[in-house]
Amino acid sequence: MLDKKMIVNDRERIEKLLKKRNEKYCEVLDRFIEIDKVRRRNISWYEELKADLNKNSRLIAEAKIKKQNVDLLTRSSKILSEQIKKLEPELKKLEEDFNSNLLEIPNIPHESVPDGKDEKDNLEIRKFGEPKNFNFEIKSHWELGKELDILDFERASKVTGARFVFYKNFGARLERALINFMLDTHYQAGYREIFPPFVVNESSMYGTGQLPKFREEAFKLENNNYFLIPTAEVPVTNLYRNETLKEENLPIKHCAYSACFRAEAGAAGKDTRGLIRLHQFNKVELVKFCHPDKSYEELENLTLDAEKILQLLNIPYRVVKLCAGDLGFSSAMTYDIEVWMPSYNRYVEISSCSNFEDYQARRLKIKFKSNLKNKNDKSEYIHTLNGSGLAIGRTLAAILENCQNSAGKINTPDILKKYLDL
RNA sequence: GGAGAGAUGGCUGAGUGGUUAAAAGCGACAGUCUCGAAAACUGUUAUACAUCUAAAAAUGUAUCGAGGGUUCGAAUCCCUCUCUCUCCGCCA
Repeated sequence: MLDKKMIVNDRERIEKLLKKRNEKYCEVLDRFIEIDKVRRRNISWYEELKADLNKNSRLIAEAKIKKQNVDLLTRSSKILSEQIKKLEPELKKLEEDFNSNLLEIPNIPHESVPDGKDEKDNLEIRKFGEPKNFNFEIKSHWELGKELDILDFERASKVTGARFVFYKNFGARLERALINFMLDTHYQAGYREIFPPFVVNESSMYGTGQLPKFREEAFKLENNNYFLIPTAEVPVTNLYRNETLKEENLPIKHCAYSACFRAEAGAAGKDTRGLIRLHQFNKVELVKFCHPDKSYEELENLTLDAEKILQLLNIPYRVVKLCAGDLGFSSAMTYDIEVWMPSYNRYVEISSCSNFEDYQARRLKIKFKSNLKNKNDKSEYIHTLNGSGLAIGRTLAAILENCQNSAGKINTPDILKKYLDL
């Protein structure tokens, strides 16, 4: 959520930057300004009436003490009160429109974000390793998974449905090894580990922006207002919702493993095979809360921390900077880490590292100040960042494919051996 | 799942229909004193929105867990919901 005052006062700049994302946001912006005008006018009327009513009530109180007659005052108050009640639903509706409109305005891209429409315009920043030349016919990870009896999609669709998987034997152990390896690595880099609930309430989903826009992508529990989390970002970022943090504790860095659940009904037909697009997958997430002056520096570090995993596994990848058109709704700047996937013969997204600046924080009401007990000290919104560090399933797929040998077996990366040796 | 108790400012905690944004205490901040500190004393001490401003100030409105209702007027009365605590049951 953007600062409403900034939108009104600095409209031209905002419009120009939003246009970089998509022309359609001009309309959204126009509508917002229009609603805001009407809204303010109504607030003024309402508050004037309220002020009169409050004054009358005070007069009645005084008159009663003096034992004077209050009929006249009561009558005029009654009229005021009726007028106010008439105005209330109108104002409420306006306020709702205003807020939902505000939520439809995406974050403004950072000035360094390249122009562009979609992923084709993303900017390659750096590369690690080179795609390996195999001197034999390579297999996809789902073929390897079946042959080695470590991934079972058929039975998963019997037991649950399409786009679920059973990891078995070495596959299950490798998945678990990767989770531990990533958490350990990030812990050493100073991330404090969180094991969050995998189920959150509606407010949390609004807080990080999954609602209201992306309702159809979430799994909702039937017997109450809880949702399965689509990413650990949701519970971990909401950890500090409605809180003011101490400046000296910044940056707060968390890493968290969670299972992630995504309905993504619209994505049917895309990446239908293998581990790339499932309704349930595992992920280790990195989340940072930091001082506004430091957030871009922290974004660089966060991306490097995520990259380190692939470096240690020695799997080729590249980092791209998303162009304005491909940028996520709440993000001001995003680096995607894309891992080399031999069966696709291209790079596949495995992590998305974003700086949301104060866009999430404003919605979540997360602020900071230097001294929590000093009331003269003004609080400010913090900046939030997050990135996958990494998606486990896709990492496992990348290992299977990049580390396969001519015998159809897997040469497990050395760094994982201590997690797999009994 | 059953029974009960509760939710008030940074914290503790008063307040059961009327000048109550809310007593008191603690804390924090500023000042006096001091070479400095402590103590003591004095003062200050929420947020959001709107109006008006270049800005501040000022004024108004809202906020006592959330949402509705009664009333001229609600922290206070009524209803619904959420959460916390205690006891019991059930579990991992």
